[in-house]
Amino acid sequence: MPQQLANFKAEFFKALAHPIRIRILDCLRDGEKGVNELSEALQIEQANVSQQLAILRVRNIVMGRKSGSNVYYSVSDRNIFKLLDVAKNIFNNHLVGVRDMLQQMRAAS
Amino acid sequence: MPQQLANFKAEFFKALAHPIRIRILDCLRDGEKGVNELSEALQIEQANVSQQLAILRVRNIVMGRKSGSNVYYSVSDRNIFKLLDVAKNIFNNHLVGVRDMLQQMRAAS
DNA sequence: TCTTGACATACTAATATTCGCAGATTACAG
DNA sequence: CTGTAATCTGCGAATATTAGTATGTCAAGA
Repeated sequence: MPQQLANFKAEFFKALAHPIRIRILDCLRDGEKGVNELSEALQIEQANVSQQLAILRVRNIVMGRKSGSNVYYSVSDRNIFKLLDVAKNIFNNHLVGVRDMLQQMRAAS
Repeated sequence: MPQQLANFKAEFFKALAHPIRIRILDCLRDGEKGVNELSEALQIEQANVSQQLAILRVRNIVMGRKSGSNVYYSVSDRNIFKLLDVAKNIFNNHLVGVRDMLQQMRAAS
């Protein structure tokens, strides 16, 4: 693989590499949502949601549809969900730091 | 989705969010390889390769098999490749900052 | 034991990310 | 036009990541 393609793949994954952005995408599985709606559903400051949306927007992972004073966001390719599902499978195969996960869950309780 | 799962998914994607790590994984598509082999194939300093491998190892994305003084690495779940392929599909759909990509390619030439 | 080759780790400067806050922008109602 | 609600952007301090240099470890052969 050309090095340049690897760079852009990495950029793409980097766009997904943040809890809030993952949660936003999951929130968009059942259709488009407005910024306030997301902000409230995720209990995250609106400015923060907006910023994370901007990052997803730059990578063309989500797209915004303007309607009046609201902007409704949706994922631009349903393959994104497929990607998240494959990732979930990998998780279910106990591949991603199960020990750490349990540790952190214990620590949080 | 629980917030905690989102955290771990994000950690997982973060592990993939680096050009060298992507290239390492691609290099491992056709079976296990030693560290020097990777270092030479990718033209990257051994210490750097080793460090990136360590990150992939912590996330259980790759695993090392020790044989004498050599360590042979391989991906621990072929779903990883599936994931990379889905990502490539998304690219082919022109979804990931095509403009930026062209810009950077122009800048590099 | 001494050496060499294969990896791993520690430390560090440069760089990038994160996220809250404040202010700017935009669209619609009145 | 003015007010207001929805959203976006710029700034900055705290934090994290990157990638080099140097060093450490470990296994096998002379």
